[in-house]
Amino acid sequence: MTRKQLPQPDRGEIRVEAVLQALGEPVRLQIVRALADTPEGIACGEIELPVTPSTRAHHLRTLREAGVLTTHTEGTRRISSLRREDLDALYPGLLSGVLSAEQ
Amino acid sequence: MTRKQLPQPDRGEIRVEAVLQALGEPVRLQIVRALADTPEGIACGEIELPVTPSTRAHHLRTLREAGVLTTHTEGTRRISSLRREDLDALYPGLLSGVLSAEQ
DNA sequence: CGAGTAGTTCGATGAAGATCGTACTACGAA
DNA sequence: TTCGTAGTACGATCTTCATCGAACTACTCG
Repeated sequence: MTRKQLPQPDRGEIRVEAVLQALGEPVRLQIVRALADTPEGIACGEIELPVTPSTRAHHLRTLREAGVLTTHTEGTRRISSLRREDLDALYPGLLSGVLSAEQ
Repeated sequence: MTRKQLPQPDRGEIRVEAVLQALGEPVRLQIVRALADTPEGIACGEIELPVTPSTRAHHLRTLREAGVLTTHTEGTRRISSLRREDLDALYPGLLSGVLSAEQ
């Protein structure tokens, strides 16, 4: 069982435009909501989404490159979780404000 | 001197995806930052932007339709201001979080 | 090793949207 | 009512990006 962290921006490299653009897409917002409910992280495939696996991978990459989530491998699975600490430090209130919206 | 409010969504009609998508565009974020500095509102043309007037009008319309700002006419000018109260009520912390990002 | 599973990458496609120039509207001032 | 100004609407163009299927990688288990 190998464990590896996928490449992601450092906290200082996160740009607010990228974060907002990442969050502004319905499928990606759905992913973020799912991750917010499971702080321990979740395997990508376990989130129910109305898109194919390849599109799902695309959205997860977008979120990771924007700095919204972090992903590490656990065997063949990839576990993702919100970078809540980083986001709260950079943009206090943003994430909680977004999540407070009734979907 | 005539005064008229331009059409905009009610507070209940504002969708968080639209708000995030509107804020995720660099020029529009620049507009929002400028408006945040002048709570009394500002004429569109007075914001310095790297785009032509027609593109500026497009972005202002996008922000207004997303519910981010409100615009009323004063003679030939159009004064825009942030819908801070509505946004804070719907998504507490979102706006302040976004604005806290050092540009 | 071979088979199976989780997930990605690549290339193509179609839709959305940022941008611009031009023509237009609305208002105020002379 | 004519002129100038602020700003919009429209149509075209070009870019970005969400989506998919197919081929590929990486890992586990027998």
